[in-house]
Amino acid sequence: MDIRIKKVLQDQPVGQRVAVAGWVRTRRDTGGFSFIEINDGSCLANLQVIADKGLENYQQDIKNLATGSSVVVDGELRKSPAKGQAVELHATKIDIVGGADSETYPLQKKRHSFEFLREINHLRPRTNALGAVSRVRSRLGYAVHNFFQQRGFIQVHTPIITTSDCEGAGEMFQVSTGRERSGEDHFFGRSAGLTVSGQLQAEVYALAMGDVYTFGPTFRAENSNTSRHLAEFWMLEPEMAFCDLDGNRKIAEELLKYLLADVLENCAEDMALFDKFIEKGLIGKLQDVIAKDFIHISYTEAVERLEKAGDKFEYAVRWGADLQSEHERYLSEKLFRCPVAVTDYPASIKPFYMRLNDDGKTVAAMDILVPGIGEIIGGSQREDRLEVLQSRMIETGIDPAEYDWYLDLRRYGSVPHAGFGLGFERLVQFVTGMANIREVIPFPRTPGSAPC
RNA sequence: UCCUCGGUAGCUCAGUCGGUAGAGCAGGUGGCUGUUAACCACCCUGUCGGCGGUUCGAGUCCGUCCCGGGGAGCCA
Repeated sequence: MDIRIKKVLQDQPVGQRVAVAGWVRTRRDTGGFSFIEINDGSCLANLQVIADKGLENYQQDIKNLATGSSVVVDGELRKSPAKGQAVELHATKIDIVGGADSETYPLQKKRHSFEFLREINHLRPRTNALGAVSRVRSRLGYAVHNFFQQRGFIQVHTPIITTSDCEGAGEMFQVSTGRERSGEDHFFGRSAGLTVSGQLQAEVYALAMGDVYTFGPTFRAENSNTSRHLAEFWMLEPEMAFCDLDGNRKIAEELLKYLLADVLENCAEDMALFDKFIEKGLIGKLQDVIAKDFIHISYTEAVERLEKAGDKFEYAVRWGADLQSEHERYLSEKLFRCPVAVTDYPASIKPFYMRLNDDGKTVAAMDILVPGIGEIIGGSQREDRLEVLQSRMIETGIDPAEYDWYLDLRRYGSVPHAGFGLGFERLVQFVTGMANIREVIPFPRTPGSAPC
């Protein structure tokens, strides 16, 4: 039966009959036969097929087999006499399942720019780099579940359609059926939007199940046009009951290290491609991140370090103002050269649900900054004291009546709890070294662009 | 949304001082070779992003719009 190329190359069943199915990457003809390289997506490497001119459809079909065509190849696996591959498949039969006109097929057997590949979004997973990204992304998703399930976390499917706007998390897409635009009748009886965060609902389950996580699509209607923002992205949000900011930070560090180690071990071939062609030294950088403790400094300390840095920043550092991108980059890329957890930000620049510290000026917030990406994780210990939460809501212009269910969590059996959000695409960017976030999600949605 | 740099053949790009366009790759044909970004020869390829303006004449200068890259803001 058909087997995947990954398995053929792993097991190398020399002398046995093997059938593979995939897409032609390239064909080279010699006097008496052709070399055809087949890729089936199971791994980065192609399988080299030897197609002898004695095959019945050689002259009319095989000799003209074009890049992009789909084929089923039956044959015998043999050791390769030449360098470049250990084994090769000597075909006894090649069925051309679907042709591809080389005059119009956009992918050529040469390197294309990522910008061009974005214009043919439906064909780009057939390239080496985007295929490798897809496999690494899939593995990271699997590893996320492994990490949390091994630690007894419960996965919660928080809603995609929500009626609560998690304050400070950006603009919401409105959800409506066409009919509602004219009248007052909302399908849900009130206005609804696509979720900007599953956090508030995750808190509901954390205060019943203990440790939970939610992992799903998230939507931001911001007009952001950068290499690290999407209108639709995937976010991982753990939420832990009986947990403070220190516990939160430790889980975040443990998670990142676990995910990096998992991918280095299980996607070695793809990671080697990124290391060679996308970001030189990537693997060494990730191994360093795994080996060293993350730096932890408070926001106040960070401001002091930045003031002493003597570097000229475009925007001045000032206690009470949010850190600029250039400041964050300085901390993780120049000063410490590793992931940095910055905690205890001024309350005035953070949302209402973050726990107010004893100084009354700062909140138990945490951002983890990573070289090359910036903020990859944002989280906090949550305000678990009813009265403090209520007054923080009023201060920041949130109507407590709208969040009565959220306040109930503090009225009945409130406990210290904490959590964070990890931008999944930013993680994939960090792991693969891909410069633009549009290359690490299969179908990127950005302002003015959602082709398929 | 703002700043900035771009848009020329299917792809990657060159195009001088304003004088109606060129290379490599891809594609086609033939040859050759256990090839592997195969090689050699020949052939084909254009709304110079759109619209308007200046000029005898615009790929080139000006205006404007669209699209893309980089940076900023917002954040994950």
